[in-house]
Amino acid sequence: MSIDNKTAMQRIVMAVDLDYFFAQLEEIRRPELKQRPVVVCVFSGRTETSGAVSTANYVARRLGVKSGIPIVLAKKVLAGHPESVFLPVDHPHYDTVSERIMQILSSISPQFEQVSIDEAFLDVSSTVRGKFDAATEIAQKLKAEIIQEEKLTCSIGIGPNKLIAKMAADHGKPNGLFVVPPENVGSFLNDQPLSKLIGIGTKTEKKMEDLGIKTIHDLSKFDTDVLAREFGKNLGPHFKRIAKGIDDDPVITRQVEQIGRIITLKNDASSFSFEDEMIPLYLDIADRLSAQKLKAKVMGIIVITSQLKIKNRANTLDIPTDSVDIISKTANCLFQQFFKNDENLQEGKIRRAGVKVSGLERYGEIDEKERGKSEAQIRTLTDFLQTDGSF
DNA sequence: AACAAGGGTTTAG
DNA sequence: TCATCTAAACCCTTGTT
Repeated sequence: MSIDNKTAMQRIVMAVDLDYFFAQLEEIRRPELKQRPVVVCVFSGRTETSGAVSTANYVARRLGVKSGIPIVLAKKVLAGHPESVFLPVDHPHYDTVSERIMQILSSISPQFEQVSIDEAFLDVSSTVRGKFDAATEIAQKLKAEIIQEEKLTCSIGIGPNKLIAKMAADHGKPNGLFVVPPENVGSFLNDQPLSKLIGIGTKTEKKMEDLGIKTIHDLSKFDTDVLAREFGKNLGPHFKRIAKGIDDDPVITRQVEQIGRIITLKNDASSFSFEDEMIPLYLDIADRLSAQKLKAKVMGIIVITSQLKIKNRANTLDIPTDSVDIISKTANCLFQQFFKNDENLQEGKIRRAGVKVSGLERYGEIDEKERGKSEAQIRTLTDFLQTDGSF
């Protein structure tokens, strides 16, 4: 009997999540806010209070303020707390600090994946040679370093894959460090409600409940075919796998696939009367494309009705572009078409509008699809020359 | 049958 | 008038090759 010395090392993934990031940054700017409810808001500019809550500190959260609720509602909830502060988002500042922290994180392991402005995964398997204790030590040092450098607390989860690491980080929030070694995955999952599984939101949870799936354990035992029928051939089986704690998704630096901007219009529109309001969006998208050395092949518009129904219209260009001129002409054309022939207008007016580009290509790099197309074109030409082309 | 494009849904932070 | 903004993954339908 030979010992298999090629046995894969135990994968160890770390999820790092900065606690109530925007609100914590505001607390650092003004430490006297720490004891008071802090609500960071996206004001739409329509009225004094229209808009939504981006993030709130835990003082405000304990009183019932949650991400995404209307600002007006948050004000009602905090009516009895005149010491509350409502601040507008300051993205440039948040971006700057985020960048510095991501720098620290990416120095821990080359296998680094930034998921959002305040979240990242690290695969430390080889760094710690599969030892969870060593990974835990790294996490402790990391937390200390982030406090040292930026005065910020974060929550770290450690697990055998991204899913478990992320759920562990959530579990320890705020200022947590929670470790789930492989042998504890089962009990860790079974102790939690279905809604804590990453990727299962309110709609999916409700649908599962209707199917009689009430716990993560129920889901892990449920008929795969029924899941595939109800949630799709990929998503259904995926849900079952994550309920068992199985997740092979690698920690990889992802590349940007779409760039978009959307705004709330000054007034609801029933015709394309907001061309001027779109100009800054076009400029911004063009800027962001060229800053990342990207060109886009697909140009799209997004329209949100006064009933908050989302509509998309898009078309594909012959040649990828980063030109403001082409972006604005194409988008304006799509808006015109939308208002011209869409009976959707009967559903109501337009509240918000935006632009989105995708089908992104880096300069000098031939996209796989394009390469395929060129080859097909060459073959066609060759065939032509060999048959009809010869005489 | 395989693939592209367009449009919708859900999730997450 | 309660209701932001960005981005990804997936699903479905329709039309081409």
